[in-house]
Amino acid sequence: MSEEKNEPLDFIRTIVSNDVANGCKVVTRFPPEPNGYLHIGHAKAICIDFGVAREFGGVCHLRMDDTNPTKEDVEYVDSIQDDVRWLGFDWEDKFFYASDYYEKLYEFAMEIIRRGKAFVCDLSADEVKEYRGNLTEPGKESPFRNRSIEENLDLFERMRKGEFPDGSRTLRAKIDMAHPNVHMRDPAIYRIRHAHHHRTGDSWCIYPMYDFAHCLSDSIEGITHSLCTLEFEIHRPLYDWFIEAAGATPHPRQIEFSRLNLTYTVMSKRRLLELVQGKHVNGWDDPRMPTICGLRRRGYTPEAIRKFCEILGITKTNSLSDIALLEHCLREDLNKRAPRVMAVMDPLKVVIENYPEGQCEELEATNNPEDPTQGERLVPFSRNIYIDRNDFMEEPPKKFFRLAPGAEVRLRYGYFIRCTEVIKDAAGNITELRCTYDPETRGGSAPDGRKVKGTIHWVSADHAVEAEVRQYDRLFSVENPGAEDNWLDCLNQDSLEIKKAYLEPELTKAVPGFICQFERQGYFCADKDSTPEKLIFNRTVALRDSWAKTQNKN
RNA sequence: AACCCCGUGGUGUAAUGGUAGCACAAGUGGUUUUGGUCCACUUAGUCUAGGUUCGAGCCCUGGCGGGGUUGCCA
Repeated sequence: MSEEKNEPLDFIRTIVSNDVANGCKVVTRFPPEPNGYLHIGHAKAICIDFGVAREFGGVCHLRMDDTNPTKEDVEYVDSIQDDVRWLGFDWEDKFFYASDYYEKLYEFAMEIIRRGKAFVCDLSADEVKEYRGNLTEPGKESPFRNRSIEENLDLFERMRKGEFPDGSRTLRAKIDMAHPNVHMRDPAIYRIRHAHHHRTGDSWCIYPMYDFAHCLSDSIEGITHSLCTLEFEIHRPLYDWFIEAAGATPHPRQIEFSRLNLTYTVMSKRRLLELVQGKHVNGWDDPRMPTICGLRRRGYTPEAIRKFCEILGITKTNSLSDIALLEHCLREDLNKRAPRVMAVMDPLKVVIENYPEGQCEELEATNNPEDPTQGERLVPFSRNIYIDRNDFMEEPPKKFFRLAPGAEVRLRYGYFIRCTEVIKDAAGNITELRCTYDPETRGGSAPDGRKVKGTIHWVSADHAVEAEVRQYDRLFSVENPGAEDNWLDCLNQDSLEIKKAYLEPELTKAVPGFICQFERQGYFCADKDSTPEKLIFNRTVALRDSWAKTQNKN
């Protein structure tokens, strides 16, 4: 039952809700073809398929739509299950393959032939294409269209036995060669493929087409609502035709919604594959990829992705969603849960001249100001520290609240320091800062009540651990690369910047997948290849930066 | 070109014949030991022309615009 009474329902939930009110028990399904990795567009579909089922007290099946042995592979079957599970959904024992139904589908085909609604056609693929006509002109009927039922039955059985070579014959539906919907012009039901199937091996040499196998698989599983994306809308009349022609029950209802498109990325399997094969990214789980495994490696959480899909809503409108919304959902989630630590990416050495040489103290730092239950930790402080280079300006503009000659700032959870001297090399580059600290300001507040406007992060140079940090930016430099002819030319050449960083020693303990906030910078996730000896962090998403914004305006 | 689908602020959506609302983005201010978070405020919308109606974003007709479809892929 839909729990939020006053929340408006999307059009699909409205339909399902009415059906439930009429006594319908909801069964949906997520039916990927195991020929590639899932991406965030699939996540939307998964959230809809599993979400609708759960909300209305039903179940959602996970079914591998494996009807084309030449394109599919077990490699993908596992990754698909991992990704759906990681997203937080459970199919219980309802895990199926379309190939489970090959025998039943064959029987359905025989039934359609017996009803005189299908025939074996000897036309070649090219001939079929010629006979089909085009969008404005009707097609013409195959010369084999009027074979007797007996002959069709015989031929189809012999197709199954392997008596004919690939492509020599097909089983076709007998519908209407003049139909304005070209999918209704006697579409193929079975084709001959002497190919090894990843599950059925060599037991079949004929394989059912999607339109036929999909609707009947839905019926076999008792699917009530077959939810899919808009490009299948025009297939629906054929979907309904097959169910009727085969005499299959129940008759699932197909409802279509628009796919997810995201700014600054591409979503089609073909393009994603091209990015991987062309080495424009480092594999399917490259953190810049919109694949589920890529997002996971980057540090995205299932909660953030689900929230995003929820906010998106469901419509039939073609749309291009702003990736900023996804990032908003991510930050909102991570802000609540990610512990804070300090890390310096572009180090500038600071020597605190009045701090005793060799002394070290442990300063108490809050792990997450948004969540007191995360407690505190101790951060070592010493005479030599690193700060971020862009937290210092020799000639600061107005409203620059960070460190500058003569200026005072607070070191986060540390002391107030004041810059007394700027040291440069022969080329004029700043190599080091000399500062003094106020011993009275330990922890970050002054007993005399004086305020500082700026607080900057730091690490003790004597205690810091090194790490490789991979800073990711959007993969493409244009909003809708998929719309460009030369979409690969739109790749953002600076989508990955690798840096050496200095971190609090605490981070040595970070295990792969650990997500934290580097204060004032962003959320970072320990990469799967990270080890205590060689720490690697991926930048999941940067913090919002209103200072950068005001600067860009000038 | 034929058929099908879709047009609401910049973006994603709500309003199911009765006050066009929400979120993101953008902007302004406040709070702040993260220039983060949080809070307040501002900007900005029904593709178009008719029709039905007391009343139309919603219903009808035409136009315009966008998408999908012409695999023995899914």
